[in-house]
Amino acid sequence: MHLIVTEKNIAARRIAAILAPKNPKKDRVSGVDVYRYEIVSDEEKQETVVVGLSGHIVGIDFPKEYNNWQKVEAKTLIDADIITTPINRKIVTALKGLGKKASRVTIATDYDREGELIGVEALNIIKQVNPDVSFDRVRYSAITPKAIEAAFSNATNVDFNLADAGHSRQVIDLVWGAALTRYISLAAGRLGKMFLSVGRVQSPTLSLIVDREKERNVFVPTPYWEIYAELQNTEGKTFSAQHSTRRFLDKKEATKVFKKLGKKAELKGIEKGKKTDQPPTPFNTTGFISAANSIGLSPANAMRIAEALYTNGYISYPRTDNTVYPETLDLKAQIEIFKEGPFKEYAEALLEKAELIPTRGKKETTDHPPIFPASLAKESDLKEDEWKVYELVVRRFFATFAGPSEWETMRLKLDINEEEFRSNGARLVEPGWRWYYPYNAPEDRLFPELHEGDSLKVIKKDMLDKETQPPGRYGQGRLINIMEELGLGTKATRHEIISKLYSRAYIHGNPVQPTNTSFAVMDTLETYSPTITKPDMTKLLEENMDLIAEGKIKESAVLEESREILKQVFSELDKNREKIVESLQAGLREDKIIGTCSSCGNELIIRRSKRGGRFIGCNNYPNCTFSLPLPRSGQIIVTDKVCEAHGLHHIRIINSGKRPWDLGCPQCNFIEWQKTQQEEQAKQPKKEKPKSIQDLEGVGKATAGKLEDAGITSVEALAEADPVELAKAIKTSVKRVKNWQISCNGTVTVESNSTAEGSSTVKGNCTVEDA
DNA sequence: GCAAGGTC
Repeated sequence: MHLIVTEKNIAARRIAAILAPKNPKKDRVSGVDVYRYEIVSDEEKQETVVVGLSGHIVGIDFPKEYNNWQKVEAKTLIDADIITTPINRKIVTALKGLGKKASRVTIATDYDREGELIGVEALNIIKQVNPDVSFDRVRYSAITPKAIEAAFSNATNVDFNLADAGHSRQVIDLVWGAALTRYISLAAGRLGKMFLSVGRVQSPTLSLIVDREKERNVFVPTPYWEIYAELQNTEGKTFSAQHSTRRFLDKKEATKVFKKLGKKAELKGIEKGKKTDQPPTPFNTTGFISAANSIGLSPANAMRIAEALYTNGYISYPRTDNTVYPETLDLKAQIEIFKEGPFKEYAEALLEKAELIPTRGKKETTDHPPIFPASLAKESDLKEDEWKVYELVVRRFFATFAGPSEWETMRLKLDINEEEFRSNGARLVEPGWRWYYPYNAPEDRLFPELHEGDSLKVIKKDMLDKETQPPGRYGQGRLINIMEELGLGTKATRHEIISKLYSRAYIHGNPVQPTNTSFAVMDTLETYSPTITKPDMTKLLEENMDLIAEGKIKESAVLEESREILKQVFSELDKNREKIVESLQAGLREDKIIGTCSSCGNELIIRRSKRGGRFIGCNNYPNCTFSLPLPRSGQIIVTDKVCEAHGLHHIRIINSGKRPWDLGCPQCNFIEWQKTQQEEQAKQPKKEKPKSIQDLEGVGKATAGKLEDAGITSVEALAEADPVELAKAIKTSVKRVKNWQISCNGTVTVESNSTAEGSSTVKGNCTVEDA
């Protein structure tokens, strides 16, 4: 039997469909889909089975004796054994079953480094049960009949060096990541769910965010002034112009100019020009994510939707670096799909062109084609966000075949009392690709009918106070673009890395803002392990991987060198342990400060009660018992926004998988909660006040007798009695007595200790364990 | 409970 192994199920299905003479038979082996067909030649029957993996089906880890973070010193991980364990048992079992019967195995995983490693992983499993099986490798850049047939008639050898290169990455990432993660978490005293992670990709990414925030913090704004004039032509049409000194740095000078301005302006010159915008390049993952981000979808969300569209056959594979359509892709046929349906007019316009020449991006790779629409969908077939993404992909695909868009530009030079003013306008004359792809289009800035020498009325003049702005925080889309430029992460992982930083409470908000914890962690790493905080580590790793792939150096040599460097890092860390602990914990403390206690003036911080609940308490406890409640679950982020009324930092709650909840000022939130509670109470129908004790619910003759014995004969007396004493006297529970008392007051009191969104009220006398 | 990389 001939066994063909692909990287994913969909590739297995499509390759089987291409290679099989008749429809392949779908079968299941150990719960895994496989595709069978027979090829008959010279009276010989060759059975073929195509099976798809699910990416890596095995992973590496340390043996379990290293599992205890407290008992195993972090640095011992550097030289620890590394074991390979299955991460997808079903597929491993299926592969062994099929492997036993195979006489030939063809590795048909993706045509890239990870693909080679994934193929070798599968091969190693098969060799366990069938050591002498013969094997080969096919490489293809698109799953089309032409490309697949060509690949299978030119089968070559498995590139073990390339797989080793991939394996070296796995080992280095695990060893550095795990050892430093544990070290930092232990030093900060953050174990369990709240651990602090470190990694080759996430740490340099976090460093970008922290550095940007530092730039913002040291930024000193410079004031400047701008002067505008609103002008009107003889027909009464208006437009605005700016003084040609765009920024006045001196207020006196600006004021002088401003005062000089009269009521009349003269149009000194009109300069007409042309500007063209080239059509955009095909979508790779990064390009797609940033376009989706600019129409309001987060990277993680955009990828989730793209994957759903892909599995349903609406778009091509969304994880690709490629920005050049492969020759094997029949582009015209892909456009013809849209001759029907909502994009009809666009498809027809493209098909009328004499030639279809798509744009090309800078990156051309062999893994997958750029993202393109694979089949026709109607708006009603998809959810709202899915349609948004689908439409984006369709329109981008069309735009790559369209012509440039052309603008007519106009620059005006004006004179107001010998002060020069300017105004620029532009008009779209040829939409070109922008007709197909109308996202983020600049608007026309049009002038009324004007001629050189025209005299215009100055109907308004403005002098604006402005100041220079610090560099902006990164949005998620921008961050992914920078990561790609720096070579950090891959198309499939960049958005996950950012999600990881959110879930570790290193960052919050959008645009992205780091927490104080991030500053502390990055400071420590930059001082003692700068390697892991810089993109250079990835660059060096890539270089070494290339050397391994080319057979110029052995994987073991690269690993040994890497471990030596990490050992030096740890010797520095060990020498400075005390300082590190101190600075990390100081940073963590800052993330807990909410503001000043209104009752005593000390610091309000996030505290933990003995039962594990969280609340905001005063540093001066037990002398001061001021407290505010916090929600029971979710990560608490103290933002830099401060409440004007109470001077407390706003709080944001992050629950994984949910939208962050902006709780705002904890005191305002608490006041608001109390108000809604009172309103709720007011809404409750007033129960009639019971007249006699026996009117109370659950009070029969016997109980009434007991109460009488205890000296309680009226409703009023019951309401005022001490519940504890009374409960003791009549041998019942305090709760029962309290409930009677509530009824006696005629209202139904809501006895709740949670707000609508799950926060808990905390009384002032909590036992404080950690601060 | 650690990383980053596949895939769903």
